[in-house]
Amino acid sequence: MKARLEEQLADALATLKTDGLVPSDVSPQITVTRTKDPTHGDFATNLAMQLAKPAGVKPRDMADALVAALPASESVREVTIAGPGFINFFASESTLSDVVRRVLDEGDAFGRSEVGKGQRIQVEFVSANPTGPLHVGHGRGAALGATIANLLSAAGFDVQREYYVNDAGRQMNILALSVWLRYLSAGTAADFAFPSNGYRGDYINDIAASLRETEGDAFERDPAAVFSGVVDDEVVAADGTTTGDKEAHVDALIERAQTALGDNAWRRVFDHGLEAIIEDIRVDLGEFGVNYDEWFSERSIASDVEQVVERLASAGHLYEKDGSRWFRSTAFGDDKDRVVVRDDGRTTYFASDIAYIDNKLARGFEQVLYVFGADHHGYVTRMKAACEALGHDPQRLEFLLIQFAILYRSGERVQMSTRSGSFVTLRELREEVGTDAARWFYVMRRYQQHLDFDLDLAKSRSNENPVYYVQYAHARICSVLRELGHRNLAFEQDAGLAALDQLVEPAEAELLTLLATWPELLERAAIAREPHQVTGYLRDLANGLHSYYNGHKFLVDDDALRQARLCLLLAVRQVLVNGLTLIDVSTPEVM
RNA sequence: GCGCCCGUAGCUCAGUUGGAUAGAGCACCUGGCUUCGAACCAGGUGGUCGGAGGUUCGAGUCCUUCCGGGCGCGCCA
Repeated sequence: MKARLEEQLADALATLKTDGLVPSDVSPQITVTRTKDPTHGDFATNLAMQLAKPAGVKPRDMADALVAALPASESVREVTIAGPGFINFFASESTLSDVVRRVLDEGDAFGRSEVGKGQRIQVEFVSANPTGPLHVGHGRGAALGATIANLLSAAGFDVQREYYVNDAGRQMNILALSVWLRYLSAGTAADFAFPSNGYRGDYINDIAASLRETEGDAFERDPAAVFSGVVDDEVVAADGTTTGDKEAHVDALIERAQTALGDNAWRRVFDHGLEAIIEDIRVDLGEFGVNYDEWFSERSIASDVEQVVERLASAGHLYEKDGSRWFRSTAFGDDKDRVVVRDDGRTTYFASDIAYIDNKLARGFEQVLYVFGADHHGYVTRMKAACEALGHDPQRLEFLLIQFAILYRSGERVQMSTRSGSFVTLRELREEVGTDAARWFYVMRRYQQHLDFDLDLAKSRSNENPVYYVQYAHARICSVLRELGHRNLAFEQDAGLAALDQLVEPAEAELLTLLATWPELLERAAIAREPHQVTGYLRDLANGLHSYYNGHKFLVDDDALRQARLCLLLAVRQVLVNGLTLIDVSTPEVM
């Protein structure tokens, strides 16, 4: 409809040009938008206002001329000129109600489109270090990433969902050490101080226990030998002074552990810890409705890092300073250059990132989305710089910086401290408020906006909770259909579709317009990567339904009217389902 | 100091490439269930869109600047 109006306006404009009313070199953007106010019709354009100045004519006169040049159309009931020079289009009733037929025909596919043209796009999200369970901060990235992937898929993109597993590096060594030390203490009740920089959560004990189950006491070593002579751990005295070095302490212990166990055994401890945590994360996310096509291992591209570094070197983007090799990212707008190879020859984390970028693009993704926490925004420039230096178009990388979620309970901010061990895990959140509410709340705000997550509100089974409000609309429709059966009445879709012209109430017109808007909204939300537009829309649609419900009977005596209204209800229910499915919120028939 | 994000009703937030009278939820006030589910609906109170300039037919939206808040500015991961 919109596109048709735009074509007709383009024709009208061409006519005015040949008539000499509009200079031929003027070619404004012709846009037709939906109106907010029903008194302005269904669609509007500002074309006359754009043309008025170059043509030297008053906007309203220009509008008159445009309207006169428009062809008659069956789908348009009336065209008016309003305000400073808007042209308003009123859709004919049959055009409005026709959407019901489309919704029922297309079903689950209603709203899906092909604007993505099958373009291959990767969405990488969460990618939390596998050193412990996910916490509530990861939850927002998970919900947003999953929903954005769903939106893109619905908009016709070929989407791949990926989790980047940081299974290399010092943090993983600390994890392996932590597991092994718990394993030791569990086996021998050996008395030694657990390093202050180790991972202390209960889950480490569980992993250690399962390690003992599968490996027996094969990894037992004498703790005294491991600890003897290592740098002292950090100790904070009562007066606040500190002694020792927790970083050096834990690094020394890692070396001792590797020596004591030997490479093979160390590797098995390491992998046991890694796999246990990855599995935990996988299950956790799965229960949250978040699934991946690929769990991509950082280790798997370790051997590519050197090659990528050499490529940068031969392209002239590297230089040596202080024994290290630097990437000249300032040449691409970064505010400082970045080290890629340390003076001891080891590559940096950033070097791995570059190899990963190259790997992604080599896999054929035309567009690559990184869903990052807002604290990562500093990486954006250097990542794009590296992308460009490798000879790729940096526009193919896209970074969504997700602002933090702050939990509130009883009006008080919930403190999340990893150190104190009192942080809230995603699993605990799901158990407390339920998956539906968690998914909804995480995506209901723009991702650029901090999220105040009110635990009490998310939990409440009351009118204050927006999740229930929308689900209730769905359940209500189901309830009407059940009642239909109780009264021994039948639903006849063809009869209803034939009687759609009976839907003339304002509440019905509003619902019809909302239904017709869904495909446009879905497309916009996908292109903008903004799931919150969907929750906002669903709220409006539910509101339209509730309002309709309170004002009108559906199971009326008039057969044609009853069938028509039931068709409308089914169409509304279908779109509620389509929308809620995108954000992975359930659609209960009874509540 | 530099960079990114944010600032809209008492609170939490929408506001579609710049459009018509700035919207919604919560809170507060009023009204609506003998008839398909009141987890609902209808109406009302409430705004210098952080401040000041600028761009234009038109600015919450774009530009400049200032103020306020969050985050980041490692050869860490």
